[in-house]
Amino acid sequence: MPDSILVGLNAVILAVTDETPRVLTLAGRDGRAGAAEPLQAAPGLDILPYGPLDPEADRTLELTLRNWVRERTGLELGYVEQLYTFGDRNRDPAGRAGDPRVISVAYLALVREGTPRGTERPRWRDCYRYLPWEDWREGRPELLDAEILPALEGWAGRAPTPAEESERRARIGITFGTGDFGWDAYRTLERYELLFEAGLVHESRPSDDGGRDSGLGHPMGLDHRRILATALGRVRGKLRYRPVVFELVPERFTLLRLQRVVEALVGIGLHKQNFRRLVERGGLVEGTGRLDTETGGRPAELFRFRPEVLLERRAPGLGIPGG
Amino acid sequence: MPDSILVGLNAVILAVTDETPRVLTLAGRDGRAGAAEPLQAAPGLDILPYGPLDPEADRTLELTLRNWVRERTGLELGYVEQLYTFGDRNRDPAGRAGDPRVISVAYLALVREGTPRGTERPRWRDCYRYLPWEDWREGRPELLDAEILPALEGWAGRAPTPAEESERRARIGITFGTGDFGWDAYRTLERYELLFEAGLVHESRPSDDGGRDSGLGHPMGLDHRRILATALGRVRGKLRYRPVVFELVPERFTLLRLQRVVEALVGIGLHKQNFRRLVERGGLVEGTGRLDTETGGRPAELFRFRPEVLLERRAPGLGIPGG
DNA sequence: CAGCATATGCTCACCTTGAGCATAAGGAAA
DNA sequence: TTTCCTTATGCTCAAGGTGAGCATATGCTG
Repeated sequence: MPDSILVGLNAVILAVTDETPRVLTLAGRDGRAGAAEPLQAAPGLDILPYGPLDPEADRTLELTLRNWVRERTGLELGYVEQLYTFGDRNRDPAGRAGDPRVISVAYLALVREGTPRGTERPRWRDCYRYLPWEDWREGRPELLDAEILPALEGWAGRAPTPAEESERRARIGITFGTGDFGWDAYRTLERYELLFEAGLVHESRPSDDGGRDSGLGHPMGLDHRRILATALGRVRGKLRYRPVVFELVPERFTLLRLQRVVEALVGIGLHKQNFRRLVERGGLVEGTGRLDTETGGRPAELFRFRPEVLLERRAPGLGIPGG
Repeated sequence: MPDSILVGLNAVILAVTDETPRVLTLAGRDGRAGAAEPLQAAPGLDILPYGPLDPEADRTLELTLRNWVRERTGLELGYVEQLYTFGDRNRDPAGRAGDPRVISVAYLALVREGTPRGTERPRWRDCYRYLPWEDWREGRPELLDAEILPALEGWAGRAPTPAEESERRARIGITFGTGDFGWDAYRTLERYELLFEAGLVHESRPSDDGGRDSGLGHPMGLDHRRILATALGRVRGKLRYRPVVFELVPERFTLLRLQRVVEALVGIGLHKQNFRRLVERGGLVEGTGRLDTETGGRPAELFRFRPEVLLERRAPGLGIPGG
């Protein structure tokens, strides 16, 4: 029965404003919404933009995505890359046996933040609203020691066998950085999946009947929080070896602003002088001679991206700690 | 018309024997083959294993893949990761207007080579049969200066505008390493796509009526050579930061053998002593005390993979040149 | 003018990487 | 037995990258 498979596209659209990484969400609907939303999100939960694939329409998947994002939100996407295809059964925690199989090809998109329009209440949300343990800019989040690690420790202790118990502890150590090595910003998905398995997020607690505050972080509909975690990990990794930050800042920017954008996404603070050295000596930017006097201190020079770097260097990214 | 979309899985199954990277191919069929092979490969062209997605069957896409690969080839897959989802129209160079839209979720799998069975003539093929310009182990392939670069230069010269002409030249420089920086082993896909655009591979020459030797390298059916190029690039990248080589070698191996496997995949020769230093000091392997006397020279110690490294180091891969 | 805030320049220790020299230990040839 | 060839293995060194911090510059505010 090939017709019981639905194919659609998901977009994780990221922007950074006010030193906060933001993702574009829609308000989940309350009733079945037909082909445009085949999986049913629990009422009131945020979801990622989703669109069906019209086999007759656009030539490529990416064009399809750009088109319906433009139509439904008014946003013109800049950088777009395919993220992952989610096609397992049980993607909807609230789903039932007869539900159709839904294959979602998820894309990551980076934009300069603008005001979205549309009837589905699109809005920019702080990414860390959904994944609060990922933000280490102010140091280790309290949530970790206060809630996450104790709860995970309990989960490890409930393992059926001693072997599995120590395996769980090892996984906790790697993904949450409690072992010899520290926090690895790129293991976003592994962390979410661990919390999911341990039943610490709303999506993996079927007993939760919609209470928004149960579980860690703010939930999303369907498996969209998993998709978001995948996307965040991907950008974090991508920043290292491709100059994608520049998709997120205006044409002219100060180096500190650029740094703040990177920090917002990676979730850790960076050494200012070294960041400057990296980005300047790496030929990623060039000064414009103009100054920004809004800094509050000594005026900062405004820089712009130097696209020629793409022709000169092999992997022109920002060597961010942990790589 | 959702039922005019077909969803299937493709597997790029890689192994290394005799210092040659190999991919498992099937012989393309001559007639329409129904759901099991919705896209029609040109007769006689090799194709990658393809299986439909049964929405009722396995819980996850990856399990589906493992199962039908086992059933159809007798191979038990080890390491598996999702590669990319190919869903554009015109995936079949020989396709026609009314063809259904086929979405293929492609997976990369690594195995220790075994003998495949099955009715579809599965066989291991040298990856460089299809992408001969990717093998730099014996130095720069002659094919490059003899055929590829002159042909690409011609293509650049035929650009409609001077701007596009210089853009083409820049792309050639980056992907084929003719510029200031050298060969970048990871740009496998970019190179294939450039050759495709330039009409230098069989798949992008509709006029070719099946002559096997027209175009560069050996063709594959549908867009499977593009999928293979994607896979090769992915393994090459993955080797850098994950210990996936060990999926391809027997439990005990000499360091030279390990190096040869890496070299086969990455397509370049490595400095022996440095490779040893990397792999030993990185804690990736441990000596077993046993010796291999088949070396032809001084016997080499047999090593084994040290899985604990996964708990100790952050990104335990092999820092291969170009990263 | 003092004090504050941010920008920007520079140094230094440490580590990694690329490359090569030198020695070890087998087998085969003389 | 000795020599030579082959591969294994150990070690060194220069060059460049990275993490961290000190010092100075330059605006604004009181």
